[in-house]
Amino acid sequence: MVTHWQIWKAIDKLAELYSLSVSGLAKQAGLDPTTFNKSKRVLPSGKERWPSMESISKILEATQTSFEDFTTLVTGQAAIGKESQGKPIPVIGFAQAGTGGFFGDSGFPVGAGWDHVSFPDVGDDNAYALEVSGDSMEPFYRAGDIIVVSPAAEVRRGDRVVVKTREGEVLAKQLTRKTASRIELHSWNASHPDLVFPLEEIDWMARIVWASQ
Amino acid sequence: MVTHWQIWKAIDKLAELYSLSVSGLAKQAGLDPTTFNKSKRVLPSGKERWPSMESISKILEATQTSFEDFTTLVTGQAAIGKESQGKPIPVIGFAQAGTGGFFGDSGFPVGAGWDHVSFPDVGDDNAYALEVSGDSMEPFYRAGDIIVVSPAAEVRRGDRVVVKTREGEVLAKQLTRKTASRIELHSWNASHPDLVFPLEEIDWMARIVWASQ
DNA sequence: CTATTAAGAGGATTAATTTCCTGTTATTCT
DNA sequence: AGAATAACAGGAAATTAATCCTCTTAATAG
Repeated sequence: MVTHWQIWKAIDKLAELYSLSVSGLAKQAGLDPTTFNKSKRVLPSGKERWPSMESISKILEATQTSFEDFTTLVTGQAAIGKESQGKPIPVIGFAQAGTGGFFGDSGFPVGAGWDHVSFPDVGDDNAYALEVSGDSMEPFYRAGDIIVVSPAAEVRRGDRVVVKTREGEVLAKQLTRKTASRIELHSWNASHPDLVFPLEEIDWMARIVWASQ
Repeated sequence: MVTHWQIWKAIDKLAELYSLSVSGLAKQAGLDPTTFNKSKRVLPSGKERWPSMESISKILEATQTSFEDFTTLVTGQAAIGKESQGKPIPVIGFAQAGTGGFFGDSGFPVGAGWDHVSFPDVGDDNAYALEVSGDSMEPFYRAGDIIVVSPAAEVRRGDRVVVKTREGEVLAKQLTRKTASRIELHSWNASHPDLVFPLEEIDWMARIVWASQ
């Protein structure tokens, strides 16, 4: 929760941190100097006036302040959650991914054989990358493309997903439908048919979150 | 720093956390159900619309979410948006990119108006990101997707590119052919025709190197 | 001390966000 | 399968935030 005064006090504190008045801060942010006037924070009617997120964005940009640091000013305490660092995530080729020993039962990367590439945190410690080979995923993904997969991301219809079958195949397709008993996958490539699998034939399915082009 | 789409994604995430749609979240917060419609996040003019801090306050109140937790949703999004490895790169909406003043003569981002997000080094100090709106780039890119563009990357046939015309239009297409006098671009969407431009009608063309999914 | 500039009060105007509204599509319930 | 309800697109109207403006007070420079 956040109150009207907490936001305005945070703006005041931000100005102070940079040795500015609030009209100076507004000017530096490209806003009118009177935008943050104290006299405009509560209207004659008693209604509290709240700045827009755009104005907040502009003052953070002008002072090179992160949103977490602004939160510290708002709440007066350190923002929770450490700043995630970009970290190495495992990468392997699609051609290898289907063979044994690279994925645990729930679709997380295990074992040796994985290379690592650096990628910013996608909010999932188990994220990994796959390198595309062959033409079965054209025109979306072509040989040499890297896709980043997040097992933790929620999967919905229309999403592009990686699916591992019980037979050991690893596929990238678009999920067109998921019912209680089966999934339907659209192949982007007319040379390859659309697929339907009963859920019991699927080991796991995970959403693709980034792709190189 | 905080970007337009980070705020909107955080609102989407908050709804998801409470098993709500964004119209359900708005209603629960005492706002109009259409307040957070995706169709209202970018205006027809290309202007990005930002919610007020009052609306943010109301949704946090309605879900008993702290401002720190909201900050985690804002910053703990997909890799883009984290201050991590790699450097901040400029990001702007496609809808705005075509209007004046955002690109220099050679296709490098210039001027005010750009937000910044962090992305691993793509080997190009002038790399930037564009946020997709509308449906003209489907099925490859959908509204809300982020694409990362590298002016320094070599462009070859078959690559996905961003092109700026002399008329001021910014397009993402696939380069099918480049001759000494013209380029041919394939539209992935049958509702939009393939295009041919004489080179003199093109300000610049740059390769897309990453895309969120 | 005086002149100049910055800050800020507060009203009017403009621009932006939210609400209201109609309609279509999707989802849920029976 | 059909009915009811929710979600959401998107335009118009209402409300709210920012800008423009005039003026007074405070701070700074000379």
